[in-house]
Amino acid sequence: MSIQYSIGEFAKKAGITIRALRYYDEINLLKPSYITPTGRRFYTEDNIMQLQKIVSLKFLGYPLEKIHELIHLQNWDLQESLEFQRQEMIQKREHLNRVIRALDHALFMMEEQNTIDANIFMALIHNIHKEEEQKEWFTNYFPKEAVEKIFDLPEEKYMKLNNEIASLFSELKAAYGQDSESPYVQALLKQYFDLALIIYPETFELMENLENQEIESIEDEDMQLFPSPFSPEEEKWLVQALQYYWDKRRHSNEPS
Amino acid sequence: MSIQYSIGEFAKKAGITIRALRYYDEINLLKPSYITPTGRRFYTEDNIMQLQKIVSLKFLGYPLEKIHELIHLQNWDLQESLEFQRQEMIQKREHLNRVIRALDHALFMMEEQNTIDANIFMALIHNIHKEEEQKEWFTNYFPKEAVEKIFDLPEEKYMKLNNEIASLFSELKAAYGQDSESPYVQALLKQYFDLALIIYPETFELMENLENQEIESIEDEDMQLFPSPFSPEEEKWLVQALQYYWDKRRHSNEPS
DNA sequence: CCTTGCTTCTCACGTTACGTTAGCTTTTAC
DNA sequence: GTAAAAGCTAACGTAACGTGAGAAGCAAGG
Repeated sequence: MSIQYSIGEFAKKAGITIRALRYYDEINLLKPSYITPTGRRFYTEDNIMQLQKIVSLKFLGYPLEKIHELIHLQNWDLQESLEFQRQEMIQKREHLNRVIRALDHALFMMEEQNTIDANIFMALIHNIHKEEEQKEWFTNYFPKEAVEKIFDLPEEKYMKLNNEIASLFSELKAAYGQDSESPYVQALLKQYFDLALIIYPETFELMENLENQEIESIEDEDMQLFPSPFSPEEEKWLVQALQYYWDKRRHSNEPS
Repeated sequence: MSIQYSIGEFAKKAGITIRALRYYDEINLLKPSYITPTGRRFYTEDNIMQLQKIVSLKFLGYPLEKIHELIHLQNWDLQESLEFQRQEMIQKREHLNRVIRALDHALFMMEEQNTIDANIFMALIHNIHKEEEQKEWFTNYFPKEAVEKIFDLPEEKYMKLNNEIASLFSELKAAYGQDSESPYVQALLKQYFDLALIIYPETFELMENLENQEIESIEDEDMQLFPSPFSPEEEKWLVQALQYYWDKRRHSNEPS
């Protein structure tokens, strides 16, 4: 009595491909109501309702196998299932949020400085990628409030800061090979610390504190957490420059 | 000179699986610096930098093939690529937002009424799923401002409304078989229109307007857009009840 | 030198939800 | 009756690895 649809008609009506329907048939998710002796599939109104469920549950992010269970096994705890699914989807969304934020940062940087060093770019992305772990790692060495202060900057400031640091790093990389004690290099370092001071005024105290722990903590297993945008040689050179900057500062501060 | 890592060490250091490294080798994305005559892979610091890039770009959502291009082909238009990627990710996020919203609605409904009719549940999900198309479809028959008014309700109200309608539908389904002109059924219909009136006071004018077009528009091809939570028989019964409600209303309104 | 145990190697199939031919048969339209 | 349209099965392709299976390399101890 009820209307029969060929697979093509049914597919069009349902807004789904023929292949998908055949696949659902194959995995016993949605069997056509009637099959001719020659193997043609015919669908009825009932099938529309069934497909409706399938499509809806698919929209909610369930895999087909789960959908099969949900439809065929009754007395499933729908509420629990939905809550679980919600959590999953929210996690995914949070991941996407971080990805988009990383992209925003990168694009912001590209607008400000139209040239960009690949290594610095990657380090920037990595920082956002591993932000959570980084935050935790930081709290091993810095007081919690300091960490909060840095990471909870308003987004725009954070981006600008990142950008300025990236810019400085670029200049430092370009200056590699120069005398590490040259005024230019030292001025760059000063700029770096000036930035740090704006964000966290007690930077120097922290640094000195850190220096005492450094020797033992450097052996930490996965020290890969902090990918430096500098090559090993550049880093060596940087350490020299830093050392000099450090000594000079101490001199001028305590000229006793 | 530089340190060599076996694949196991390297994997641990990089926070990636051995299988992934072998796969990257296979697709020429990341070749180990050195391979022993017996086939063992050894990685160096250089490889760490390369892997860094790969992982970062993967985080940004690029497929490995694209990453291969981005790394090996130089002079890629990074900015354009990033902007494109950003759009993609934002789209994905918007999809997730709709999914989560649908889940929220469903969960809200489950809390309010602890029992739930599967068909109504599916119809609800479907509505959110196809919200965009539905909105467009609506504007074919209703004035734009009316549509806006309904769809741009504050989220909470929208949810409550959906919930009340679902609840009413449940009761109507349960009443199927009763005389369609019974006071109870008619009262349910009245409740339904009362809800509509709150949202859009000119509901009745719209309906009458619609009735004139109905006959020609009902032949629209994919009328599956609006999945009814009612079975064909139930719908037939509903139409009867509606007709009666309609007539009665007209009588009492124009008792001339 | 042999054994034990750990690491690594190369296939090769499994995963998800279909898309996409290829080659053939059935149905529909004229 | 014939041609075009629609349907069929079978089978491979996709993305990024996970997961064995079975063999081989490698360091240490006896």
